[in-house]
Amino acid sequence: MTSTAGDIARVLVDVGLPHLDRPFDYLVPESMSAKAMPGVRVRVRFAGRLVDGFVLSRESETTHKGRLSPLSSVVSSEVVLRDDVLELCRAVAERYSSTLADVVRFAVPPRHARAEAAPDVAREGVWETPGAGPWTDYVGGEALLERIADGSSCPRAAIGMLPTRDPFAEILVLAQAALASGGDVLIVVPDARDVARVTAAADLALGKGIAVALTADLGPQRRYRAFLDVLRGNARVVVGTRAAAFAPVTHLRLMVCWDDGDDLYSSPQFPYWHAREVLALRSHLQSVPLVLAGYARTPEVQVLIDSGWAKAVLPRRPALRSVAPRVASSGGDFERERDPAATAARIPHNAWTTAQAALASGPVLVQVPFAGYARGLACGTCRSPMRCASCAGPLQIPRTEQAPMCVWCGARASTHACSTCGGTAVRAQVIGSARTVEELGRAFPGARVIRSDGEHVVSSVDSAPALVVATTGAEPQAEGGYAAVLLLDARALLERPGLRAGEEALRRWCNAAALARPGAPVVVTADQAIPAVQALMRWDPVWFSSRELAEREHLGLPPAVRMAALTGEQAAVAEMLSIASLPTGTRVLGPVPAPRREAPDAVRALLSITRKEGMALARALHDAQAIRSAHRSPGSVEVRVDPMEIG
DNA sequence: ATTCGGACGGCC
DNA sequence: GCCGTCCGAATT
Repeated sequence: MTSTAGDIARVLVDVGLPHLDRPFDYLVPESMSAKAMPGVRVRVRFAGRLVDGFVLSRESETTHKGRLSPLSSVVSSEVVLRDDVLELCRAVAERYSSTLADVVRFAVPPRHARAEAAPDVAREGVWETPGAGPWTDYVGGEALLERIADGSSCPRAAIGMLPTRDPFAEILVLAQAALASGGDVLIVVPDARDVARVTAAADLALGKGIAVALTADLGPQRRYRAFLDVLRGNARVVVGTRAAAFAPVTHLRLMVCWDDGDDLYSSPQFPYWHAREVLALRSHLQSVPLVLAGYARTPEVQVLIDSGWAKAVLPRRPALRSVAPRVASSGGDFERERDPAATAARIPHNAWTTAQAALASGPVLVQVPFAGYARGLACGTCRSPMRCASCAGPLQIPRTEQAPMCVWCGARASTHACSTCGGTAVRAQVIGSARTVEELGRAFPGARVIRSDGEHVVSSVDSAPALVVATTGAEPQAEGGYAAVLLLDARALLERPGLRAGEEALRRWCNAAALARPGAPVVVTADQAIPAVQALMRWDPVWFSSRELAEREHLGLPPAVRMAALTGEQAAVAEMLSIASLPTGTRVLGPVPAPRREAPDAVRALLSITRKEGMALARALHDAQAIRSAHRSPGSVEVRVDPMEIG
């Protein structure tokens, strides 16, 4: 029996109440003393009922004046909450105005006893420091590889990947450098399909079975088993979806986030953390190299570059010129009348001829936006989204009103002139792509048509000619690359309401166009005067993200500022705002009636402040929640830091 | 005198 | 959140 472990355990109790966001002390019965070590899961009595918790530390004294209860039981002696992960969870909780317990739930999956009993399978290998290989084609690529290999510095890079090549094979060269230096690697990707792609690529590049997949959709037993493999150091390369950002990788020496603009990185449950932000915090706290890689660049990554926190790694011009797809736009004018077949498909003439020619040599990817309807308002003349004159928020016509009203600040826009063309007409933004998809078959008689969407996602197709119709994000890989890519209804993607429409459109187009063969034709059905279209045509996502961030700075919008949304009953939100000691400089928009889907009587206020003061704002809101919760104030207010869509 | 309920404080 | 306790009001 180690006498250094005191007979008191400081326990993180699994209660999500803001005013109980602190550890509680329990007596450790002699019989549990050996097992109740820091990081293990325990059960304790709290407020009269049994709840889960984690031992944070062992103490010999308590500051609590009352009587201590004993631990009820130690669930398992497995140390599932490691110190470094705990530290990360604390930082995430603080960043998102959450309690520690609410974050730890994501970091430690539910226990599965049988998985715990299964024997360990260690994944071992010996790796040599790789040659620079593909990284000679990137400015800063070789330097990044060297810094990862040397194992003592902490590079942070935002990589604009070369299209039409194999991005995961290239990233795995970086992984190999980390492995060779004795470190372990964490790769986070948007979905399970990407996890499968990366683990398959890792089998080839690093050895079969080296990579361990860590995703929620494995089911409880296999998920917990994979978690234990990571925890026990049996995994040198961990590949997972968003929650893997918390994975307790043993000797973590490299973290990679692929395509951070994908909204799957945003947790749908409170506190709505984003995997990129979790990884960035982790890199910062624990000095672990971080690579943010993709084709497009988000404004959030642009902030990291501009602040000097991360360094840009971009294709050398000759390399880019030799592989980039040739992008043509088919602008505002649809040349339908010229061609009956194209008319039937409602696709522009040049898209049709491009596809027709390419079908002779291989598969053609046809990307269509998700079918559905968007409810924003657009200019009736030039179709650009309408924005509020005072705060740049999106406009809508509420059910009870006649005139358009700002969704953010509530200002009424009775006389509105479009900021782009000066037009005064208003139209609803409507997206409807299903019909286009149906009619494609008629435009290309005899062609093999493969669909990949929602329920039926096809992961890859062979190199034989076929029309591959895919919704954005569901594009299959094509063996040898696509002979051509059509980006249909591109305008519809751009006209979606909300801040991120342009950025999101460019990201989706780049991801589809990157699947083409080197130099293959790509046709985008949108006007080339539109910045996102220009960025695609020149394959210059950096120009676009800089421009986008500059605009957000100008308008005072995220990620140039930190924002938090408060949603709830009118009285509750009002109380919140009156209790909270908001840091000076906080800008308050609203409260105004909350967007649909919230409760009908709910209101929303948007708070913004400089990024530097973001933590202070989050803390102030957490404290205000604690006061409301302790006072048992009526109603509830949801605090959401970095709201995804504020429109 | 006895029972019920709702408000409130504490939760180790 | 939930439990327990304490108080006042309603019930016998």
